[in-house]
Amino acid sequence: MLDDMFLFVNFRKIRDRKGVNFHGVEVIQGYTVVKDGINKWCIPKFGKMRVDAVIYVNDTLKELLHEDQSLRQITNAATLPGVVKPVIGMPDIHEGFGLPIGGVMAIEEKGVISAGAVGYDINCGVRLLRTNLEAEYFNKELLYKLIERIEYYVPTGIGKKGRHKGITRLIFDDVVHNGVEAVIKAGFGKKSDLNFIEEGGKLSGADISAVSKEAQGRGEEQLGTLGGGNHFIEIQQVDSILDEKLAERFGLFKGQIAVMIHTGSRGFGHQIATDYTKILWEAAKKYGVDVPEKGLAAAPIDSKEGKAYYKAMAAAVNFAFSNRQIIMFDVIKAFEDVLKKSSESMGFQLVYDVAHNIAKWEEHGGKKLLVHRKGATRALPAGHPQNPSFYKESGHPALIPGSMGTGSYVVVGTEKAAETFYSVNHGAGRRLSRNKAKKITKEEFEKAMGDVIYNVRSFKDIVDESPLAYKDVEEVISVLSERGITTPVARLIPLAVVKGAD
DNA sequence: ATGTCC
Repeated sequence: MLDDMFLFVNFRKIRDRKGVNFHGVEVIQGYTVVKDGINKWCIPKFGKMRVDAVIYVNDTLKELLHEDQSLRQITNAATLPGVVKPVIGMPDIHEGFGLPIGGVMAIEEKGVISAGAVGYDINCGVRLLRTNLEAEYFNKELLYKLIERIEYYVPTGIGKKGRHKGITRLIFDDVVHNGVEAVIKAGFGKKSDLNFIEEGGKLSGADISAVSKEAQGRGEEQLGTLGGGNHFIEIQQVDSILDEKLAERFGLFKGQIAVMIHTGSRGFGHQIATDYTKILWEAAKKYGVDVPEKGLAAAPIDSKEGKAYYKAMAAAVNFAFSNRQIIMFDVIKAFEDVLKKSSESMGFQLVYDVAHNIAKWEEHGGKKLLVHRKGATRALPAGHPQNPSFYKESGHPALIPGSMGTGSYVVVGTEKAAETFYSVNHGAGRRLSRNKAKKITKEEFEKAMGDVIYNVRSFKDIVDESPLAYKDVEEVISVLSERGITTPVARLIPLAVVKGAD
């Protein structure tokens, strides 16, 4: 179908010469973009592009593409060796380093691997916990107590070290090689939690010998810390159930208290990404890979440098899953302290944990592909063999957080998601760059936050995380659901949020 | 995102 686009574009040129406007073709940032059905637009390959690029947007979100360089970035990615069609931009797409945030790039075995196409925060991701607690009993006083206690247990903000650094230093090697199982053995959570984490909490192939001493030093002491920026711990209320059957399977009900944790691999992954962007940039020259911009620095998957990046990336992936596991343990402890109830009696249960910055080997259309997802979440449909056993029949929950003042969603991928390599968006997506967002006033910020409680003392530390700096999450969610790629299951709204500002 | 420029 996408191959037909060439004919279509040529046809359009002919029509244009005759002065006839053709609905469904636009020029954005110098790229000809052709409509390809509901909420899907295609940039047919041209020049050095090996494959088409596609973006999933509605008319409103499409307008935002005029404001950044994300189309240049997905078309650049489409020039890399081994890339499989199409390179994809999700509805929350915005400019990043190399590949845009909201980008999916699948590469065949003889192609290249790119650190910039995974991102600086390797295995940044989201974890959702459910409870049997009813939100109606959570007044402001209680919520303040809870976020205060959560902050007591979970260090937040840039450069913070973990409260458990004594233990984590000792198990660090085990953690990077074996993932969450290692932290569970050390007492953080229960064995069955592994059934509710993407990849069972462990991406195989990790090797600490591929990680610089500098990265190791930063990582050892940072397990169990939240970080800053868009990372958060949120006490949420299930606001609406959008699919009864799936919600029941996921243990979600209207009015329920849930907790969402959004964080990644901290300084550990950041250092690995920094190290390997440099290494892969040099390697690209050595192997003659034509890399269009430094952020897409890439080397053959098979090369020494490519293999080393995968080993180091997997180490950071395992670190981040484990980081969220320890934070979950500490959050539950905070609830136990404040509510004076046991975790069991509050019904705490991990719903799922998804990565949204990762490269993984997967099978698509009978081919083994290295799927780079950067600000994109895997969403396997019902019946897909890669689902964890508990969610085999339903498809696993894909978690999509909104901004700090707005709703978050639980969705499931459908069979139609095969066209995105079973990927969906990862959030609302930035609308304003951090610099532009600094211009938001305190009044505007507070109005946008409404009744949501938050921990931050200094407005200027958090202003760039304002809901106003993000796209409308409802709009973003509707793009893929209207196309039939996702089934929305539940909408959650924030009651109180812990952010990582000092 | 990030010991936000060794």
